Amino acid sequence: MLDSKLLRENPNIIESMLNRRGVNFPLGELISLDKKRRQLIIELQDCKHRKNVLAQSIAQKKKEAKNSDAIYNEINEMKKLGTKILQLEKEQNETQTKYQDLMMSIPNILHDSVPVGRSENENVVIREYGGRNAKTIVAPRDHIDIATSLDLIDLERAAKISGARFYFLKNQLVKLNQALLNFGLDYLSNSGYVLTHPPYMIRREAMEGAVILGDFEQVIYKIDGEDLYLIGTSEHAVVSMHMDEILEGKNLPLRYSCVSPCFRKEAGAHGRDMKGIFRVHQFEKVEQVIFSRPEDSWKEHEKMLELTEKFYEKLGLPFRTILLCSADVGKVSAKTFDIEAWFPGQNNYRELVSCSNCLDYQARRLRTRFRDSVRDESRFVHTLNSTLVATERTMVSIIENYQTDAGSIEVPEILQKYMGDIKEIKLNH
RNA sequence: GCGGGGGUCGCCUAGCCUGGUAGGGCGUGGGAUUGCUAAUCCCAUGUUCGAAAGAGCUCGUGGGUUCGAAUCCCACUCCCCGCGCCA
Repeated sequence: MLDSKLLRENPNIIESMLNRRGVNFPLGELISLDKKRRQLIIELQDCKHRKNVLAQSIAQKKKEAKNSDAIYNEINEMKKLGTKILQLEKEQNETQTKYQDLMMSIPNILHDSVPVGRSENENVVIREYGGRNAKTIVAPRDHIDIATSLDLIDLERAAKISGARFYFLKNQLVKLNQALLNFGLDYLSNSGYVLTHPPYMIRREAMEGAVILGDFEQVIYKIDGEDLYLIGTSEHAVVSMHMDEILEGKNLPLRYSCVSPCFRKEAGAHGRDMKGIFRVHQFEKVEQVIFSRPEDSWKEHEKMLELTEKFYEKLGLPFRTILLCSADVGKVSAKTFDIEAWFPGQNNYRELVSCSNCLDYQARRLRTRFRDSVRDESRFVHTLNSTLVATERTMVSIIENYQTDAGSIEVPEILQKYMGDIKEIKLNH
């Protein structure tokens, strides 16, 4: 959610953001709703003020046991006022609800450095890393082919019991998955992050803080009959962890690593990446969430990106870092970098990591503030999040980049100690 | 699931029985005093509307009773303790 001051004082900033993102939004309607809302508030306040004056006067007269005529008149006026207030409140509530719904759905402001573009094709590559240089593999096979022939996945039986976009991992792939998670957690823990393992289900109120309402139907699973939603990423749980809190300024930044399964409906991706374990309803991920002071968030953003890039260098995967253009940046984010690995089986770069600075957008929805002892006031924190490693997708990349002519998969060196020093995954291993 | 206890301003707590402006402590900021520190004292310390003066709202949430609700009634919710069930 944006600061309502921006709406009143600088609507042009919002308008230019909407233009850059190419988003249709009834900004004019929102502005007039805001005006109406404030007028009603003033009118209501006047009534309530009168009510308070009367209540006090009645209390005083009762105490002094004065004659009942004057009290009777005042009580009468109170009764009438009550009706009027009820009416005004009803009108005010309606206006407020409409206003709130619109406010909650305005996308975040974009950072100046975000390039303007109309589609993901206009994202900008800012760095490349060669890794194993797997582009040189002759006639690469895709991960489904390789993993199936090595008895590492079972997609048919998963489809039988759960449907499309589910999978069984088998044998060494189960271990590779754990190895990536363990390596990821060690990596962040050694970088000063606090380890967390969040709830997999959270209430609507918390989810609304992290996610735009429109995304609920597209991506989020709901538990039937309960006010609980399956997290689409541990970011949802961890970023809302400090909902309704005022943090100590001296404790910032708070850097959390989080590990959890992620559940996604993928309702908007019909037909895309249907095969294998590249795009699935359930996957594991180590995530990073940072709460920072506003003035530090851009520095933290760069730092987090750098840390994450180094992780993929250690894995030896070929990747490129891209800066998302205005059309591709998610609504809650002000600036997003993606890290895309090279997938020989798809002959393409595909997203592994999304690294975003959300400024105070989520914090405002979640009412997460910090006490600034310098300015003696509470201000909203900035929240940032980034994938460290989404294991299923990363395994696809490892399988395809580390495939050998003999049909086996080499284990990236850094992961070997997490897999009992196995150097290669072969059939029946 | 059953029984009991609880949710009050950043934190802790009083008030609830007996309805009439939510009080105190801690922390934080500012000031006073003092060789320094400490201690002491004073003021401030949520949020909304307002240019300001000022006013409104805020006692877990939502209803109800009442001229008036932190306080009485109902429902819901979350936390704690015990019992039951359970990996």
